[in-house]
Amino acid sequence: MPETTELSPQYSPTAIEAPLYQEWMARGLFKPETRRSDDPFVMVIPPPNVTAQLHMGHGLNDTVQDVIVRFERMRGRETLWVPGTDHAGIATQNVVERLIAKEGKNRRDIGREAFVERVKSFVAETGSTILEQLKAIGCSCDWSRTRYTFSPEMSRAVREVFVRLWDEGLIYRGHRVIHWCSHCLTSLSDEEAEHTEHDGHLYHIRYPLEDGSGHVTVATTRPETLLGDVAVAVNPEDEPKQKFVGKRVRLPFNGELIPIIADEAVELGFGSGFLKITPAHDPNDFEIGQRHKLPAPLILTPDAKLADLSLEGKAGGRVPAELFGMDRFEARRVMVEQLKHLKLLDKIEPHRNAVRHCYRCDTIVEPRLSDQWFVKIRPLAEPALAAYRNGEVKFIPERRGREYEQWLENIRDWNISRQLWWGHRIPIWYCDACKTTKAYREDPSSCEKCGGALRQDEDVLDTWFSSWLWPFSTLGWPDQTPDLERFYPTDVLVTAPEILFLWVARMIFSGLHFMKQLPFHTVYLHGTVRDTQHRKMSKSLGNGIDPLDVVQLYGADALRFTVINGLSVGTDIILDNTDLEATFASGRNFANKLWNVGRLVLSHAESLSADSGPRPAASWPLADGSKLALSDRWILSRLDRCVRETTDHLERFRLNDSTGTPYHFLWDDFADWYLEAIKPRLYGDEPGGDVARAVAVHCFDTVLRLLHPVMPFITETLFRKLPGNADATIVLAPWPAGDRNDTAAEEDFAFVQALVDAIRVIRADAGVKPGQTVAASVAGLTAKTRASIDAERVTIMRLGKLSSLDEAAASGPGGYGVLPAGASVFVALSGAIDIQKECARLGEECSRLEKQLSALEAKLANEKFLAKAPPDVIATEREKRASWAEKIGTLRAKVKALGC
RNA sequence: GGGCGGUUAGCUCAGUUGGUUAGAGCGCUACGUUGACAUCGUAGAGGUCACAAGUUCGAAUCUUGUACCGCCCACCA
Repeated sequence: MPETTELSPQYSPTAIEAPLYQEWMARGLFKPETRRSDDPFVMVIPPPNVTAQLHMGHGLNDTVQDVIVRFERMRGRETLWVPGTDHAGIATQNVVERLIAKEGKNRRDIGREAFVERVKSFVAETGSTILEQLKAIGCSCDWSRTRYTFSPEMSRAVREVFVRLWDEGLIYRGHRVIHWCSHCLTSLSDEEAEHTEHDGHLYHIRYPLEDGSGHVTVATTRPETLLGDVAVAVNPEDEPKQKFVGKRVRLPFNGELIPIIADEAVELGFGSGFLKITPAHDPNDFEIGQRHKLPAPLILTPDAKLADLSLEGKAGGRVPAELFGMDRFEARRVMVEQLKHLKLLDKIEPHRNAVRHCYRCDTIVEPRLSDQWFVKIRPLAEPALAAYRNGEVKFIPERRGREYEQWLENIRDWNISRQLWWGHRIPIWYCDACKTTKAYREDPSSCEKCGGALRQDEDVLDTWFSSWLWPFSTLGWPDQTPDLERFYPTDVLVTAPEILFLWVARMIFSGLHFMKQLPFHTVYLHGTVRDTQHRKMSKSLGNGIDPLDVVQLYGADALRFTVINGLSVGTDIILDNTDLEATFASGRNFANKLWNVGRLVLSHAESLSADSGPRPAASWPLADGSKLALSDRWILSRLDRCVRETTDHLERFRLNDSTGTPYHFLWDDFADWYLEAIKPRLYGDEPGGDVARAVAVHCFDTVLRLLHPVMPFITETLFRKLPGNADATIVLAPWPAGDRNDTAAEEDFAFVQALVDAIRVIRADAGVKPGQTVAASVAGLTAKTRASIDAERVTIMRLGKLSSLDEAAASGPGGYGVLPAGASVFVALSGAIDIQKECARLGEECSRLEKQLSALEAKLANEKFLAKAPPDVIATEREKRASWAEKIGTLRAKVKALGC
């Protein structure tokens, strides 16, 4: 056998994948410059955190993108998939802080500058790990355009955006209660503080009245904050309580005297009707406090310990010595005990409420009064909302669009300042001399107004304040680069639904605002990877699957196929981390099947080119129909149907169907039927081998292309073994077209299949040994069905393991099968047949059909059905009735003949 | 509290505008060393399509209700 067609008998993915990837890169196949077109297809990767290690979430996300981009590349479009990483402010800072904690230090010991340097060197060491891992699963990114959200270029874009928003009056300093993470020691945006429901308690606490006339009872979930209370409020509509308004109560523990006020924010009918007001530690209370011009004492340190602080410069003495420095939850426990002793605790009710958690460390977020930078969001959100409502941006699945819409309708200003050291420093400088505050594109040396010394804001920007610019900052903005010109806007954004608001929506804001164009027209949001208990795969649960393990064991193609094949639109993907063998069996088995089909086809492909010169163009033997056997016409028609459907599925992002369609074609139609049908021709037992080889090669070549997006490595390997393809690459091979629709051939071959199936069933039921041949007769043929049998006589004989096949009425002992179009088949089984069993089998089938038929006849006798159902439905039902009746007739005749 | 999904074979899921004998993969059973493949082949078992009512000639598919599961949003302490 010539060397070019030689494939190792054993499919071993690890041997082929890595070298192929290197070669693809060396040839620059993933660079848009490799093939220019007028309609580039562009995607930007959701940048993984720079400290990340590849997990199944990436495995899924990046495979989906690769499938899409490879599909578009094969369709002839110039493609660009921009890779990169995110500096991930909080997450990365936490990682490095943990590292230096092992050295017994914290970041303040080291100092800001040194700490930032430390993080930078950490990132320099490990930052490319994840990108290298993406190569192992075959991602066809243009690595020459790799970006990083904290590179100097990105920093310039961030500065530009900040200054522009500042100049437009869309950035302001806000004094309000924000979400504070006492572990990460920073404020968070609304989106970074996630709600979780908790079973908590509602504590009813007595506040004694100043005049000694009794007490009022407040209801709270957070007793420890009472030290920061500045009032008790009742609803003005709450008549019985109006007599308390204007009086004062004395706070337990610190004896502060606070007024009772009336405010309509107090919900009627909730709790005790008395609301304690803690302006510095509750956003509602802050607003009530503002309305009543109350102070706002802070009574918690940044790391959530009781202490006396105040932004108002007042207060002090609110936290008694015995509680000072105590953690908030410990304080709650202690204070509740104390209140019990003091007989100031009326009752504790169970109470379920939602508490916000830090999305990075899961610590319960503390509402905290502070000064932060905000982006005025409505002016940005309105156009983004309009774009959705106009249908300019589409979400898959659609319901995610409704979530997007709902979020935009209720959106609030975006807190963009973080009290971290790792991130883009806020480009605001203060002049203490002339009291100006200004945003600068370039670091200023002195105040441009008075020449005085400047002081830069200490905070850094939210990580998402750089990633929201990703679709254009990666292309060179704010410069008008050729890339920006050519590749913006991008086409499809593929990501997980978790970051719809954090990232996707904001990219739409920034794209519309700074580029005046949507950053992409389609947002594809795939599900989450979960284990068999439907828990999200995570490091902490230890239920993850390392994609690289899977690549090592079964290959990237098997991984990719399994994941994509299991990915229905809008559903999560469930994988069993305890049984990788079973989990990835579908992908591995299919790759193996493909490989072996390849071995068969390719071993004959070489003689094709030897016999017929260069491999025939797609027009042959397709144009010369006269030489095609029925099976050839059938498989070519099936193939083109498969091409059309696969294309359609990919266009509609029905990714599981896009793999399922060629899977079934390759396995069920091509391998199980066609290859078996042509073996006699392939091996020279029958004439027409050249045509069979040509058709087989054409089908195989085509299905390889259809599978290339999902299984890039194996398809490339097999593709190059096709005659004349030694130097070709499937990466840039044209996507096939499928115009043929030979319904006559499909119908005729289906009859052949039904005949073979019937014979096989009879054999299996009678327990005929696989090696033993039997004689079969068919009856009730029409000219058409007779022609079909004649056309594929050899196939039927082979697959039915027949010694003879003639047209005759049934006689003697044997098995009986009913075929479409009034035909029937009889297999003579002298002696071998168990009459009892055969009678039972036929009787069963007969009664099943009779039951169906009587239901159908009732339907056809129904006047209303005849009057209202569409004519084509009625016609179909009548055809069914005729064919079933015919089947029953032949079955009955057989039953009678057998003397059952 | 507001909004939105889901419930189909042991498991994971298809089922596109209501008309099929309700499908696939994995798993399971029986048989099989047939000129590529035992990571395979052939045959097969397995489902009252969550439950109830309704619309319709006809419902897994549409409507309403119930139960359970899940997602998004949320300043009733």
